[in-house]
Amino acid sequence: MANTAAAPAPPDAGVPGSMGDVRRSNLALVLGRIAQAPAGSHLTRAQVAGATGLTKASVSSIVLDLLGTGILREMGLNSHGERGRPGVGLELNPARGVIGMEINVDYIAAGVTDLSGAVVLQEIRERDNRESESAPVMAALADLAAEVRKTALERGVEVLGGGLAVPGLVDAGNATVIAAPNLGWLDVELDLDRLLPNLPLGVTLFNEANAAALAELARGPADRRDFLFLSGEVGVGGGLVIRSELFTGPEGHAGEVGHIVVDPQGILCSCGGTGCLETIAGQDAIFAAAGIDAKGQPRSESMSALVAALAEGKPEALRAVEGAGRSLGVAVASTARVVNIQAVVLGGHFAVLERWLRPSLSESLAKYAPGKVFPDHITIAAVEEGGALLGAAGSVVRSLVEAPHRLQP
Amino acid sequence: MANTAAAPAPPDAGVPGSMGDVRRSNLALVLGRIAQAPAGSHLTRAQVAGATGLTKASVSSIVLDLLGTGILREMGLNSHGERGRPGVGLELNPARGVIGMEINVDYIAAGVTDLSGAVVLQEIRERDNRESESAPVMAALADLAAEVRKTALERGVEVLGGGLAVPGLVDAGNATVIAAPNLGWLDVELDLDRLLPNLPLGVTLFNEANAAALAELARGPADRRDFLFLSGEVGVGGGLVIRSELFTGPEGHAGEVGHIVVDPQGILCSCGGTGCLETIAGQDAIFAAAGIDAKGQPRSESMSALVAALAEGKPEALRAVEGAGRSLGVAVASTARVVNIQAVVLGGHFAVLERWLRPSLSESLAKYAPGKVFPDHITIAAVEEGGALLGAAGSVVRSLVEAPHRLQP
DNA sequence: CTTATATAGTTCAATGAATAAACTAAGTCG
DNA sequence: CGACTTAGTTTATTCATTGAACTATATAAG
Repeated sequence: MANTAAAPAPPDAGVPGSMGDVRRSNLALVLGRIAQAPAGSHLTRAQVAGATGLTKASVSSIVLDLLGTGILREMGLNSHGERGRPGVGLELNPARGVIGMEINVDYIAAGVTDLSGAVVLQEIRERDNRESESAPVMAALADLAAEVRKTALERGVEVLGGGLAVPGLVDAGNATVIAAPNLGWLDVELDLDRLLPNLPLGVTLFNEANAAALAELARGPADRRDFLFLSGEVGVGGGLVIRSELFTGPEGHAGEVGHIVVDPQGILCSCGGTGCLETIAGQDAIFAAAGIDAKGQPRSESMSALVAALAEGKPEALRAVEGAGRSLGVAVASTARVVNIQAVVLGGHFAVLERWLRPSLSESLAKYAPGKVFPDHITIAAVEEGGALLGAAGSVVRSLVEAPHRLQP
Repeated sequence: MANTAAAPAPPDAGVPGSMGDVRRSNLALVLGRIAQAPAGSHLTRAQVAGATGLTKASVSSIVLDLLGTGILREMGLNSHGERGRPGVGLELNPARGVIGMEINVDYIAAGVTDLSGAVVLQEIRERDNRESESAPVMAALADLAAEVRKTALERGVEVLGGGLAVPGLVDAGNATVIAAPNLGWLDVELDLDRLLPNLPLGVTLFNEANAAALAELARGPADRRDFLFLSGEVGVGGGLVIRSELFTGPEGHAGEVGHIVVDPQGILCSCGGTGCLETIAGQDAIFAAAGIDAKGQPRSESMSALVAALAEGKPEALRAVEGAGRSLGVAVASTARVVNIQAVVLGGHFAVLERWLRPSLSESLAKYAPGKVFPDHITIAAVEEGGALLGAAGSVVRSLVEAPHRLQP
């Protein structure tokens, strides 16, 4: 906070507002209104003016700018059948898109959506990233991403920006993976410009559970604006969405729902804590409690074995999943007391096990947070495969819509 | 909170920005800079221009407006001893202030601070508000507030707005106490205009723990910007401050730390839940566990009895407080996983019992959230008496500084 | 077919706010 | 006393919004 006035003008906090801010804010207002129109219905300038409160003159001027950047497109005439001159329909330019990417334990993936969220193409490549160095993984992903980007361009979609989801704690501002235990990455700074060069919007880094929560926000029911996404992987991740915004605490470390204390008398967790949710509801914990040998074999096989055991009604397996559900309930109850979520969305293995998880989870919620999170507000994720990828891509689109001035004409 | 509806154009979301917004934002920028200058050092227009990045001309114009509303005052010349024309010092007008009020179980209170936070006067009136109707309590408070306001005016301080803290869940937007169990209030809408008429800024309603947390933010160490304030009263309240902002969840219900699950095998709570923090660390719970008969007698006496028992080393009392500390640790650990707080501030009876609470609380934090909340970041509240009152007042000042355009010249 | 009317979109002068540069005011230094 | 320095004001310019007038293009009526 040193303020030795020597530089031209070093404001130590806060930036003066100028008329450019008004323009930026109204650009976003207009674009946001057009973007949130139901697909197929193309708003006209006059309708946008009516909906936003701006004058027609302002909207015209703003739309001109947006057309100039290529983010919007005109759609011929909108003859509404009534009297008067027909308006010109406006829509997000389907020839522009973003790329979503994901690095996970046993695969890398990349896909392109256009600005309206429609998937242009998507490709998953199996790859064992367990305990792998980051460099070769990033090189392989760069290959895949370049290929996907090229194919998208051939199909007429130019990629403006990208999002990358990784299963770990990230510092998006510094493009750094702070810790991704299952990849064995610790404090790895990624060169996102080299991963995918010459993108007007660059590449943004996301936590996998957070990205999946964002996908749920974008592709799930429209009225669900406050929820906790529970991502069941080797660990238990959480994505907290509050008022349609991803919530990350002071330093972005939030959503560590996997390490909420659900059993003070519990066992030691890998995080150093005791009785964390993850020690009961994480994949390894469930496999162990269910008596399934998960060592050496792919997780998908262990999961199949678990589901089979549950279907057969094996008591050991039933008890393991029941316990996981109960602990999930405790964690959700405590979370609800701090941030007042109203719904829970199950992803990852929780989605797979939902049938067996639900009874004890519902019961537990009713017991520990009565009247807070209602059992019928427990749902499974709308996006199964590639949720993190789509969420990351969608979030990049959304941040563009909220700040369209970042795109130069 | 007057909401003059029936505007010509009803924009369904988002409001167009205009040049007035720029002015408002820069008014706040300039005023904020002047307000956060250390007391006694009066910034000049030129210094403000340098610090904010605005031009001298803009600052001059903005300061003129602020002087017009009476929120700022000029302070003669600032002959800095160096060359050049001396600047004119600017400061928050000490002849303007706000009134803070508090309703609690056994008292009502009101006090006035000037805009810099200095206490002009403060008065506490004992009154048993247990299970009392809201009307007589509000009438008594109106009396007290009017008297305090008058005395303040006689001392040269005009009151611009007020804040009222109550021990319960509030909906500030609708001036409604949703539930204050210890007062026996349920869904009570308060007539804040009648409580204190003709205030330019009106009166704002606060939850008591939240207000106390705000007082801690304003009057505690300057570098403490993220913390959880734990208010030990009959119930356990929480105030969550994140990045120097009070954090309340989607519907303002946040900070219900008293009902985090700390013992899944625990007993039933008054909230309907099970194993809530309050069932172990609330005053009644501690008294009961310590073997102190709290029925009928004032709480302050029971508290004295408890402290005496602790000082004597009575095992029952020691065990009760130790258990409360352990449970506090569990709750703080879980909260830290969701919102990543870095410090804990103890208020109410937790502050009184700190000596006996600290060992088990520290131990518990180290066990359940290692590396997250460090034991030496546990402190007791800086403001003992009237914390909620001062916090509410300070918050009103702060919201004025952040939106000075609300004050007309 | 022509005219009336309604709606969409553009053009243009006016307004408010910030900026940059010139200017006035009021001190210290040599 | 004059040179220099810093504070604050005045003035012309720029930019984005607004409101009103205007142009463009459709349907409806005569």
